[in-house]
Amino acid sequence: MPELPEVETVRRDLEKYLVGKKIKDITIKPDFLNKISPNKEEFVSLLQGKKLIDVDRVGKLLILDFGLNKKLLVHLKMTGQFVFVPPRGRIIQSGHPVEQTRSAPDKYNKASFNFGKNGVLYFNDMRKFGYLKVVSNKSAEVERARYGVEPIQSAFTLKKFNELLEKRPNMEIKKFLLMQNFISGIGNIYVDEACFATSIMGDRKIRTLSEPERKKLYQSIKKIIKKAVEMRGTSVNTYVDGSGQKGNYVKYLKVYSRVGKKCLRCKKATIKKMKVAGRGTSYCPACQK
DNA sequence: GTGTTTGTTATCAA
DNA sequence: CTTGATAACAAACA
Repeated sequence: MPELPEVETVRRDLEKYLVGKKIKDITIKPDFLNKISPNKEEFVSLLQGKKLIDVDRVGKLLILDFGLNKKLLVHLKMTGQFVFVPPRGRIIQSGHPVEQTRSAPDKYNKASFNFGKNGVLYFNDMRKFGYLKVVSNKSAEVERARYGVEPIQSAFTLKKFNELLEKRPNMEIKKFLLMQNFISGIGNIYVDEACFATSIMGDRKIRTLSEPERKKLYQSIKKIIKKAVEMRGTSVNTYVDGSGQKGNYVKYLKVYSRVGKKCLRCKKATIKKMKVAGRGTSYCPACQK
C-alpha cells in the first residue's frame, strides 16, 4: 500500500515528467465524482490550461501546485495510482528507456489529466478510497499541519523520537507509529518491518520499551524508510510508480507478506499473524519480544 | 456467503 | 483526556 516511500517515488516521478507542463483537459469517470472536490465543473475549470509548478508531499499526501491560490491534494489511500504515459508510450528511467509494464489507463481508471503533446497522467483506483481535492492555500496548510515529522527529515532525531514516545506511554507501539500526527508516512508494511528489525512485538505498550529498544526502533525506522525510498517502494499488491513500474523493496521485506514462511533471522520459527491496532500484523514468535 | 486486505476518520465504551 | 475496539468507505480474492 502506498506509504511514504511509495508516495515519495510517485512525487519524484511526477516532478520529473510533468513540472512545467500544461494541462489541456481533464476527464473524470462518473463513479468517481464524489471523490472530486469541490465538484467536477469547478475542478476542471480551475485546473484546465494551468501549468504544473511544483509537486510536494507530506506524509502520504501529494500536494500539487499549479500557480493558483489553491492547491490540488491527492491521496492514493489503498489502491490509488498515478501513472504517466508519455506520447510514445515509453519512459526514461535512470537514463534508459523502459517499457510500461502496465497498460494505462486500466480497468480502474478514474481520472485523466491530458497534457497534450507531453502525454497523459492517469489516476486509477480500484477501491475508490483515494481523492482529488482542490482546496485554498490556507486549507492546504491546515492539512499539512496535521502531519508529524517524517522519518527521512533531519528533524527526526532520537531526542525527538523519545519526546514523542513520552506523549503516549500507554499506547501500543504499532498503533502509535501508524498515527500520522506524531510521525508521518509509516503504514502497515514498514511498521511491521521496523518492529521485526527491533525484535519487539507491535502490541508492546510504549512504557515497557527499554532505552536500547527505543534507540534500535528509531534507527530501524530511519534505515528501512530510507532504503525503501531508494528502492522506489514496495509492490505487494497494486502499487506502481509514476511510470507504472513496480517498487523493488519487496525483496528486502523480512516479515511482511512472509506469513507461514521460516523466519529469516532465527531460521527456526515460522512467521505468524495477529491483529494489532486493528491491522494484520506479521511477526516472528521467536525473535520478537 | 465469509473473512481478509488497509489508510483514514468517526463513533462508542471504559 | 486517553486508549482500544469497531465500523465505515469499496472491491477483489481465496
